[in-house]
Formats: sequence, C-alpha cells, structure tokens
Amino acid sequence: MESVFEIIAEPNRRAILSVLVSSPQSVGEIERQLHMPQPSVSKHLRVLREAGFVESTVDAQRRLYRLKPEPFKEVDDWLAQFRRFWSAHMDALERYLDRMDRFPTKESTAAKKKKMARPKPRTDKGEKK
Amino acid sequence: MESVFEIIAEPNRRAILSVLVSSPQSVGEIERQLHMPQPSVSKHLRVLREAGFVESTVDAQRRLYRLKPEPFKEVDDWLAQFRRFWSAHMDALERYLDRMDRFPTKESTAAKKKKMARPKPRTDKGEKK
DNA sequence: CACGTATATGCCTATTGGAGTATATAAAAG
DNA sequence: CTTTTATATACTCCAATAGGCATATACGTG
Repeated sequence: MESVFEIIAEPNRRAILSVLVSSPQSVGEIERQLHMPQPSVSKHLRVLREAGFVESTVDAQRRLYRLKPEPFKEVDDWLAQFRRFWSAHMDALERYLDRMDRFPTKESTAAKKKKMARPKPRTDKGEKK
Repeated sequence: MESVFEIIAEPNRRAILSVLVSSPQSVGEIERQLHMPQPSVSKHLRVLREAGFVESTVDAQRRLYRLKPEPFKEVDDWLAQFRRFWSAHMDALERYLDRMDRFPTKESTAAKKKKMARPKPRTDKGEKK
C-alpha cells in the first residue's frame, strides 16, 4: 500500500491522470496520446488502479479507465495544513476566486460579486539574518 | 531539479514539513521530535531546501529552518485540474467553506453568510459497464 | 587552545522501481 | 479455427535513493 504521494511522484503517471481528466480513455488511446509503450501504460494504470486513482470498465477487448476522486482529496487534505501558512503570501479568497474563474458555478459568480477592495497584502517583513 | 512531487513522496520529508508548519525549528529540534538520526534530518533538509520547500537562517551553531510557500502552490496548481472532476462528489463552495472554518478570515466570514441552499448534488449517474 | 555542541557531508550498501522486451490472455473478425 | 487486435504480465537490467556510520566543519565556552 503505497502512499498517494509516491504514486503521483512518477511523471508518466501524472501524465496519464491528466489525460484521463477530460474523459475516460482506453489503454490504446492513452498510449497514442502520450507516445508511450503499451506495457508501460498498463503497468502504470495498474499502480494507479491499486492506489484508487482510477477504475476500469470492460468494453470488449478494451478497458476504459476513468478517474476516481478519493486519492486527490487525500493530497488536498495534506496540503490543507500548509494553506494557512502560504496564505500569508497569497490571500485565501483570491485563490478561491482564481479557482472560480477556472470552474465557474452559480454560487461562485454570486460570491465574486461580493468581492471588493481586499486588505493590503501583508508582505512578510521577516528578519532574515 | 527534482519535481516537487518526488520531494514530498518521502515520508520523513513530509514529517519534517509538518513539524515546520507550526514554527521554524532547528535541526536538533526536528531530530528530537521525529526520533530520527541527525544526518538523516540534515540530508532531507538539504533536499527540501534545494527544492525550495524550506530556507534556513543561521543562529550561532544552529540553523533555523522555515517553510517557503512556492512549492506548495505548485502542488495545489497541479491539483486544480482535477478539482472540477472531484467536485462532482463534493461541491466546490463547500470545500471552500470547510477551509474557511479551519482558517477563518474577515472575508471568509462575510462570504459564509452568503451561503444558502446549494443546488442538489449532481450524483454522477454513470453507466458502469 | 582544547573541548563540547550543532550541523553538514562523504562513503558504502541494500532496496526499489521504472524501462525494455518477450510473451500470455482474451476477445473479435474472417 | 486461425488470425488480428487489445491489454496484461513476467523477467532482466539499470539507476536512483534512503539509511547508517564515520568524519568534517563551525561555533561557543572555559
């Protein structure tokens, strides 16, 4: 049982995940898009499947692979403990609005209208020896 | 130049980062909190420093290590492309408010008041094989 | 200066994990 | 039933890396 971090440490696996984000894909389609040998794709998909990043459904000889959300949330949860820290450099609401710009929803649009002059960026005047 | 993902793949390094999230710490303090041999701590800190996760300031014989935000943002940015996807399982605004509960700020409190009945969770009625 | 403390580095070893290649399995097509 | 297509697996090799230990460096104290 590998940690989610070890799984996404591999560049080819991250590439596969990125390909799958648009829609489920077969091994062959991934293979072609990434110019990657088929056994390599299959092996990485196996790792990703065992780690819960993807699941596969059968379509004749093909296997369609699709993303599963849980492991991503796990990464996000780990990241959470550092958000307070790095928010000193980039305001939390600003990050939120950035995301909403990418993935607009009804609520986000409403929330955005509420955005007005933000407090001045607290630039960490730290004493660096 | 290792990717940030390879850096955080190592459990001891993640432990070190978690220790540093509260406040800057010396090598010896990290060593004691994590029950980890000193050369090991130093080596991991070196990797973390070269990857931009931490920086050190000198205090006599001690070196104080503190977190830096950039690499964490890099992870967060990578994660962003998957957020739309896993939002089908947990609404984006809800996640935002969860974060605000942990790290309340003036704006977040204001934003939270705007939260009312959210649209029904779009449960992925997918055709599984 | 000699000694203790704090940290960094060099060397060696064992392990791990990905690449490459060949092959196995399985389903469709002819 | 043979062949082709799609995917999985087995095996070998190689490189990267973490751990352990000894040692180097550097600063402070008496």
